[in-house]
Amino acid sequence: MHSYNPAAIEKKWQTYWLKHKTFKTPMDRSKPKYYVLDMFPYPSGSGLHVGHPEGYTATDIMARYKRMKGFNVLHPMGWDAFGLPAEQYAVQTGTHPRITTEHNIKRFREQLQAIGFSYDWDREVNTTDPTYFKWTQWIFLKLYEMGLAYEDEVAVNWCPELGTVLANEEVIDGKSEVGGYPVVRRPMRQWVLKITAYAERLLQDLDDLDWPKSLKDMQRNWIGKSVGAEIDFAIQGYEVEKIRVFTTRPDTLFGATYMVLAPEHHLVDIITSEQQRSSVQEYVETSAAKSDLDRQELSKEKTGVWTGAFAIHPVTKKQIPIWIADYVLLSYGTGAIMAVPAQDERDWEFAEAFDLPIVRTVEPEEGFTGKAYTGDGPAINSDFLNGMGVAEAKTTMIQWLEDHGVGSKAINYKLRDWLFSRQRYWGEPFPIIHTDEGAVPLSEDQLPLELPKVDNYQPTGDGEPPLANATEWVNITDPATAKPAKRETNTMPQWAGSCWYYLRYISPDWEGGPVDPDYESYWMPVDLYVGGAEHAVLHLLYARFWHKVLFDLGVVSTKEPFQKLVNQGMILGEMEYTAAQKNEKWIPIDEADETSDKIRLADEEVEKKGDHFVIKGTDIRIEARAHKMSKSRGNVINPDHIIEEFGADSLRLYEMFMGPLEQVKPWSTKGVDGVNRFLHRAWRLLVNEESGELKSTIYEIEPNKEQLKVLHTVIKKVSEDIDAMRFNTAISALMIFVNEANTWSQMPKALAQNFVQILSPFAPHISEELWVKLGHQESIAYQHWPVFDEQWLVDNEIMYPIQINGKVRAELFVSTERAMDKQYVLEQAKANEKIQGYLEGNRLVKEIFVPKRIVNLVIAPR
RNA sequence: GCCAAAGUGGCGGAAUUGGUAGACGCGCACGACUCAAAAUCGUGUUCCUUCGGGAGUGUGGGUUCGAUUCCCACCUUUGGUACCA
Repeated sequence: MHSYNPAAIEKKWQTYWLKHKTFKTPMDRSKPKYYVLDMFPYPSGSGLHVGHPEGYTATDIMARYKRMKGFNVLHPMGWDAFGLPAEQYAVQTGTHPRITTEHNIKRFREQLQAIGFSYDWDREVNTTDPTYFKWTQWIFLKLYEMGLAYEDEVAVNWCPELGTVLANEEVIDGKSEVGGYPVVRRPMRQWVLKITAYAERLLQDLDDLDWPKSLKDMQRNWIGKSVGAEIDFAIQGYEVEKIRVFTTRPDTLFGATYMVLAPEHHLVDIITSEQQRSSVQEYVETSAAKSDLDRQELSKEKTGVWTGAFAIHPVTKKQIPIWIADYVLLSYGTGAIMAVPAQDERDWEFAEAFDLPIVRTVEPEEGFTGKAYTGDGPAINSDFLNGMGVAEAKTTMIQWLEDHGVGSKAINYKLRDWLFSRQRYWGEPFPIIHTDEGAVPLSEDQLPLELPKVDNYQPTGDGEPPLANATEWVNITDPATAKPAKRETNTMPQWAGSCWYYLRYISPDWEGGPVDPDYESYWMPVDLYVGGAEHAVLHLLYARFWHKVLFDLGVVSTKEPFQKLVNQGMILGEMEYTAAQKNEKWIPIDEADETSDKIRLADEEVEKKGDHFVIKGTDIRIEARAHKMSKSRGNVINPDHIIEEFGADSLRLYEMFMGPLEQVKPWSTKGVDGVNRFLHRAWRLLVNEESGELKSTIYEIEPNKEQLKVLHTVIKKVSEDIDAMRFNTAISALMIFVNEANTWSQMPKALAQNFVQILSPFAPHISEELWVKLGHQESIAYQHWPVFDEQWLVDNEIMYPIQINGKVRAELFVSTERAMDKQYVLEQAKANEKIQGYLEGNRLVKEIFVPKRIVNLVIAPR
């Protein structure tokens, strides 16, 4: 028997591709280019999960398709290999992270090759390779030279459990994103990158990118631009000091009834009166001790203390009290606000709590019953602004402030500078030494600066990084001054290496810089970048920032790195039915709590009643949903097992057939079975299972009209669907073709070849094998993509659905020549026997004729 | 709370410049082949029905000859974000 046997053919073709370097990226630049990129993985110890191959299959189909369409394709893969898990493993076992990492990379590479991805493996990059991170360090030096990297003593997110500092983005609800450990604020000396200097460009340049709207919105929100004014308030009894506030509502200045400083604001100490000093101090201390989590939990009630000081209103010259409160953040704006309770909900709450005056300066809409009014309306109680709408009042007030030298238009961003150091071992060392004179960068020729060997990978308890233990490495002599100096012991965060890896693929061996400018100008930008939505703000914002810096340096030629971006949706585990029991009795799932037992039911134990699933034969509601795959839930699907049972082509096909790429969707191993059956049918369509040869019904004959129509329909559909990345419907079209072709008694060989060609991006192994059986010696990878011909799609008859009052009641077949003849078609429609029945006894009110689409007859009772 | 996306058979999903709702696949049922099973092939499969039809794309309205598609309100789910002045 020679039935379809993926185990036999897949290994064979994977070996063939590697041996012949089938997918080596062409070095000629005569053809149009297509750079298709995957987000490279962190090679974890648990290996690939089924989520990885989803995006990777999509890009592989694009890569294979574009090659056949005559493009030079750059389709590389690499490893984002610095990171915490390998280091934690090192802490536990003493195994050097490099060994763990290499081992994991080997496993990942084998797994990816077993799925038949067409990567150019000669371009593999590894962020932990000194020849790679030499250039990560080089870029850091450039950032330093440009004044975009600086050291600062900042209150950071310190995670005692992980022994490291985290970026704001790595803290979720006051806990670490990795592990969910508590995070506290703590001042520390840190490297910071001035991403805020690029805020405006990072915001503006989003407009021209072909990215999902939701993702652009996320980045816009993250950057958080707001336009308003900065206003200076004089302080009663002080000549020099002023309180500068930022506000988006300068039009409400007349409603400012008090001021609030952040507890950490530098003026607090200066202006606090003697009577208030002890209570202010107490408040400052308690809020400093609070972690972010505490602040959020206590956020419902506003707290604060009066400083005893007064500010002078810049227009009215009235005295208004100055408070401190932790609802004002030092890190945003100027760390001080003018409080306008009537037009700001937070200020209203605070004013209510402490009995401070409230003055409305915007007339609320009629019927407004709320407290603070943030909508538009005419200004009131506002002197020269009275009667103006919000927008006009804003510009008028800004003009007044500028004229009087007490304020000006201002823009603020939520985006903060990027905390760039980590107290870890397994990361890029900073090319920096600390001397008496301060931080001094290494010169380029001293790169790469490699990690020293250490005996202990654990951070010291007080937050000194593990590298501090490597005293021989740390203590050096400054070559410039011959004085003793110390190396920087922090390392860079994992994001560093992934900020520019897409450039290294272009010229992985180039020694003159991060990327060979000659090839950079050919390959950039990335034409298609596919990865998970979890990187929407972190990686993608950081990489864009670095790219813009490199653009300013002339290292790259495009202002944005990734022209088109697609997020693949997560793959969930299999659908699960869960019922609840309390004291051994079934209860509806929505009444279940911690004390009830959750019991998983099999498919045949449940049924759907109305909108809900219930236990079969009862009305007891259960939960029906798919969950995120996780080890603890035990619903993780291992791609190795799927390949073993069904083959890589089936895995690829199923991952694409499940649904739209961007969507979250549940896994179903039964579904893999379905696409596997399709591949068996496709095989049997062409191969005689007795002999293993091409079927005798396939030979060089002229295709008939019907066959050409079926063929060109599928070519058109598959081509258009790949272009639009609608892989699920493309596969459906291939299935329809096979179902059709199976009814033919004989098949023209040319037609069989075209089918195998358009199947090949999806299921490359079986396609290579069938290609050989069709008599070819070369790989199918560079065959020309078939061109569809519109002429074969034209029917000689057109079917018109005939509707009566919008409901289809009959079908009418009209020859193509007469199909546009409105009068004729309507006549035929009305003559239809079935339609006659409807017309009888009724009045024909209206006749709708849409060419080549539909006929609708509107009738009414006589 | 705010921003965004999405709600279609038992399940995954298809169809949107408004024109036959449910393609394709899973599951299920029946039939063929088989001693039998698996595999394979074939037929059917939105629901209700008095077999004439009727209802139907989260809910309620609206626009239209015609709405899954457009508009308004609401509900639910998912993702993001949260004292950002």
